[in-house]
Amino acid sequence: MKDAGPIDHQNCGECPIRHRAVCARCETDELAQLERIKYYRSFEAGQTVVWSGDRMDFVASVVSGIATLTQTLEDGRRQMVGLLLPSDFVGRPGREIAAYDVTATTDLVMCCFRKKPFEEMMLRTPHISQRLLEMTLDELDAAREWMLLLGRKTAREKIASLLAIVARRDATLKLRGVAGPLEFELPLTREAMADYLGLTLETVSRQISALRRDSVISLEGKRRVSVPDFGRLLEEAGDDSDGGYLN
Amino acid sequence: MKDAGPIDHQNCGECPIRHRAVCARCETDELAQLERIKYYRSFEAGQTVVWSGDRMDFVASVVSGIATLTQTLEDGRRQMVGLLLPSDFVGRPGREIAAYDVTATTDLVMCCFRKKPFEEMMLRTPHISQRLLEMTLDELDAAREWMLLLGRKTAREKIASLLAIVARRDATLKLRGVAGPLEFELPLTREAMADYLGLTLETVSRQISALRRDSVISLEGKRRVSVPDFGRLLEEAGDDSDGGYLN
DNA sequence: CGTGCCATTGATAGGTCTCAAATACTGTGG
DNA sequence: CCACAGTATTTGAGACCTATCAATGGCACG
Repeated sequence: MKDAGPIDHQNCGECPIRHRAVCARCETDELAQLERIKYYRSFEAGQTVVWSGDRMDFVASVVSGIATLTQTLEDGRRQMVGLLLPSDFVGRPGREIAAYDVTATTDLVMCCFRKKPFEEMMLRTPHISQRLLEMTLDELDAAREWMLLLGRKTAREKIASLLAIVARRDATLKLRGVAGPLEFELPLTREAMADYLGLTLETVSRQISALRRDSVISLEGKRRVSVPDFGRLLEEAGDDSDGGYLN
Repeated sequence: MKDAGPIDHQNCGECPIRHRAVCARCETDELAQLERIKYYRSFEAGQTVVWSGDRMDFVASVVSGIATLTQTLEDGRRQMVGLLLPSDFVGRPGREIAAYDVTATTDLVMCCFRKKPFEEMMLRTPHISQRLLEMTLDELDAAREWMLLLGRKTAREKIASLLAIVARRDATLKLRGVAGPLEFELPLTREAMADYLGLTLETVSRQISALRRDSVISLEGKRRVSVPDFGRLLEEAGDDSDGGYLN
């Protein structure tokens, strides 16, 4: 397990997350300032980015790959509390110590900003704090949606909800509607799904098998899922019929 | 159930939440601007402030009392996703439609700002967006703490956690440490506790009885709780020994 | 062709929910 | 001040869902 280390400097103008990340609203001169305090780091799937309780002297954007935030109880019970996709922000300005474990679940590239300069820049660059506020409010909404799932949904509904979210995001990326059959890759292991959903991995496995038996989904290999009828999946998820248009 | 209606105009300088609310960092002239777009509303315990899906043309600070944010599944299952105490902020700048039900669980006074002018003021008043960002990040941390509770804690641990949080907040308000015996009022019904914790009210009742049997707490009436040994309560909550110093 | 990780499946135990009834409390009107 | 109605809370019995413990299967990689 080695840190893949810093990679070559890259121009913000060509950055794939340029229009969605914390820098989305920045002007050219503001980007130039950011470029002076940024550096890239890469991680391999499975590596830990930071441990909860460790000092963290940067904040960062996910450029590519998937990372997770998890919390752990003394006896080892774990709960994922955030799923970080490209353009999502990691770290809290004003906080020295990481509050969560951050782990790369796939190969991961992050655009890191040295914290001190970033904080100073925030004070004089409303474009950054405005965008960060917007992103944080979105995350809060997502967290609250997740609280409903954790507190009130059955195991079957939890699985269906997770599949619906991944399917929807995948359809968005591919610029296709959610009508008609969908097919996508599940970027999480059964264990990670369990940590996300507040279940055991055995229950996750059983419910996926059940959804397959009932023809709500079908699998090719362990990770590739296809959904013949997205409306059916949403019903199984137990949400309102609109299925969370707020995201 | 009547809306107690607007109350007399009040000076921001004398406001009890002046130093903790969204206006905390505002200068005198900024307060003057806020005063022009604010109005007070009072609600009686049990009243609904807004329904999820309704148009919401204001944002607000809780001045006194307690309100809750809840989400509901089609079949009626409910999950509380936020507990709003004095100084907490309600509503999302940039959003027209309320995403959650907001309910007064005690008599409640809110300081409301007309949304449009508030949004415009945010654009030219960094003190407001900075403070709002900070508050939103705090809420996100609290939501994630709650996700751990909902996903991984037992019923007994959930109850103990809730009691610990209320006890800690009460001790803070009274400017006393958490050493020695604590006594406080529970501002929630069993049903509201159940909605908060992702349990049924019967399970809440049983676990409170169990904690009493085991001398972790004692009750006077239904709502007044005393905790002889706070450390013991924290152990029951299953948290790290520090018990969430981050809040 | 092992080795190790990930996933599936089975049997059983245990925790929480559901349904039901009794009890305590609050506020109201006589 | 008391009786009553309505709400909140407690307690019980049983069912159901998910966790736990255990074994097996499948796939990638050396």
